[in-house]
Amino acid sequence: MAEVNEEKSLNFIQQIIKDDKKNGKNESRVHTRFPPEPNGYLHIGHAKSICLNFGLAQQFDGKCNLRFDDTNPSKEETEYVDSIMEDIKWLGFEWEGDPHYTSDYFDQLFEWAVKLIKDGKAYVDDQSAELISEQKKSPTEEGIESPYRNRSVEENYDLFLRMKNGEFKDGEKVLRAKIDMNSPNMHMRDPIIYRIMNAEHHRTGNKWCIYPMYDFAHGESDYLEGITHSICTLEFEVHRPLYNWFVENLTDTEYRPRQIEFARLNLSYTVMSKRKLLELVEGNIVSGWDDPRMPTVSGLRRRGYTPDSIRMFADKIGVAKRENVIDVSLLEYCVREDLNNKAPRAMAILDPVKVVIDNYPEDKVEMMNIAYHQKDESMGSREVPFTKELYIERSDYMEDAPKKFFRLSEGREVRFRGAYILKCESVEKDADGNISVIHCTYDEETRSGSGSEASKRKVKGTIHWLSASHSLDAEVRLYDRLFSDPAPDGHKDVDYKEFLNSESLEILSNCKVEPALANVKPLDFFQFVRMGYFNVDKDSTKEKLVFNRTVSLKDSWAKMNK
RNA sequence: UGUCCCAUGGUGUAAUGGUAACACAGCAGAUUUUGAUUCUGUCAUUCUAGGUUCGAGCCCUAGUGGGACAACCA
Repeated sequence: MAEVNEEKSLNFIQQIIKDDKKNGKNESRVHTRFPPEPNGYLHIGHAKSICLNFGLAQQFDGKCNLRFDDTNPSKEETEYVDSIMEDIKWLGFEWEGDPHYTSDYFDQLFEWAVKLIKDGKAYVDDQSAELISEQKKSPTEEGIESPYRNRSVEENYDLFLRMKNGEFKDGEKVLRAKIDMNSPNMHMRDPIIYRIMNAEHHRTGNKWCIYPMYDFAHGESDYLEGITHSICTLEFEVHRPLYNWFVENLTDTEYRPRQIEFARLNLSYTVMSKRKLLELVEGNIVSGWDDPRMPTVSGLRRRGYTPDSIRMFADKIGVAKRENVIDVSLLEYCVREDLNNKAPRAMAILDPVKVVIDNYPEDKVEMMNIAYHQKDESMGSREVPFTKELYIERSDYMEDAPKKFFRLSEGREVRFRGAYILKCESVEKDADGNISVIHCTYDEETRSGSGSEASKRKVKGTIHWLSASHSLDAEVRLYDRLFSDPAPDGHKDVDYKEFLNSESLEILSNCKVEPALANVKPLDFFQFVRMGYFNVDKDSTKEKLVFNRTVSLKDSWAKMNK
C-alpha cells in the first residue's frame, strides 16, 4: 500500500495522527478499529470508513482491529457478522488478529460499572424510561435529578448485583452514571450505562440479562484494545465528553484513546441508512441486500464494481467534517476507470436484428481473430465466427438517418468490428412495419488486419455483430438508479419511497453473446463493446447465461440527441 | 431562547499567514476499426461585516446560513 506521500496533502485526521506520532503520544502507536454493529449489511458509506481506518493503519505503520459492537442482542445476528467479514476481506483489507466483539468484554465492563458504583459515580434508578426521559428535559432547560440519585453505595451495589442476577424484569431498573443533570450536553445528564434485557445474545447466549449501553461500552472497548484513534461519524461529536469521562474515571494509565469525528458519506440518488435499506429488503422492493441496485457492498459487488474501484472512490471523495453529497457519477467514473484497464472486450447484442450479406457464400464460416483488449496484448485474443447471417444492434440501423448518424442506413457503409466493411442495400419489414432483415453486401478486400489497401479504408462508423448461427442466448439485466430524486430522503413531507424509480430494472431476455462466453462464471466481467461493462450474475448457468450491466459506456451520441 | 460542529466553482477535496489548485460533472476540439479510451482547450470558487497583519480562504470578534444533541439504539 501507498506510504503517506509527502507531496500529497494530508486530510485532517492524517494531520492529527502525524502530530500525535511526532509528539510521542501513546508511545507513537497508531491503532484504529472498524466497529460495525452486526445488525445489517455494509454499504458504501461503511466502505468509506473501512478504507479510512484500515488505510490509516497502513499509512502510519499501525494496526486496525475489526470489532463487532454487539451490545444490543435484540437486533444483532450472526448472519450479519458473516457478511461483514466477507465484505471487508473482499474490499482487500485484513484486520489485526482475530475479530473482536464488545461482548468479549462484558465481564470487564461489569467490573468497571461496579467500580463506578463504589466510587459513588453511578446509581441504580428505579424509574421508567418515560420518567427518566422527562426529567432530562430539553437542551435549553435544566434537568431534574432522580429521587434515586443519592442511594448509598451499598444499596446501589446490591441492586446492581440483583439486576445482573435476573431478579428484575426488562426496564424495571437501570444503572446510570452520576454526572450532571444541568449539563448543556444532554449526554452528560446522568446517562444510562446498563439496562436489563432478557434476550439471548448471539454469542453470550443467556449468560447476561443486563447489557451495557454504547457510550459506556464503546470507549472502554477501545481502551481495552489499545486503540489510539477512534474514528467515528459526526453525530457522535456530542458524545465525546462522555467518552472521555468514562476513560478518565475508570483508568489510571497515561494511555488515552482519542475520538475523532468525520462526515459520513452521502450519495446522490440513493439512501444510505440501514433502516431504509432494511425496509427496501423487507418490503421486497429490491431482491435482497445484494440486489445490484443497492448501495450495499454486496450489491455493488454483484453489480460488477471491483474492490479497486471502491477504494479509488473512497480515496477521491476525501475526508472532512463538512456535510457532503457525492454525485453518483463519481462512483461510476471510478468503475469505468478501473474496468477500462481490466475488462476483456467481447461482443453482445442486446436488441438483435438480422443482417444478411447477399454476396457472402452460403455456408462459409470465417474465424475472425479479435484481441480481448486493444491496448493490452497480455489479455490475448479469441476467434469470432463470421457468417452470411449476422445479428446487429437494432439501434445501429436507421431509416432516413441524419448525416451525423455513423451507422447503417440504406446506401451507407460501416465497418463490422474486426471483420469487413459492409454496405447496406435494403431492408425487409414485417407486417407491423418493423425491420426484420437488413440486406448488405460486403467487400472481400476489406477484411480487418489483411493489410490490403482496401482494409485500411476509413469509414465513419464501426459496429459490433454476431453470427446468427453461432451466438449464444443470454439474459441481460440493465440497472438504473433506484431513485429518481437526487435526495430521496431529503424531503420533509414526502416519504423517500415516493421517489422510487419504476424503471430501475430492465430485463432483456432475448440477447445474444459470442460463443467465447460459453463458460463464464459469476463475477466474471467484460466490456461488451460499445454497450458498457457487464458481469456475470450469480443466477447465471451454463444453460441460461445472465449478465448485469455494471455501468454503461459514456455515450456522446446519446447525449447529443437529448 | 442552550452546547457543540461546519461554511472554498454545479459536486467534492486541497492550499497549514505569501500567485486560490486538483478531480468529477459541463462545454468545445483532435485522435480513434468501441460515438469508448486517450489527448488538448474551456467555463466556474473563498457566506457577510468588522478587526489583527506589510500581507488573511487561513488568525480574532460579531452576524448569517446549515447540521448534530433531548432511545433503556449504535
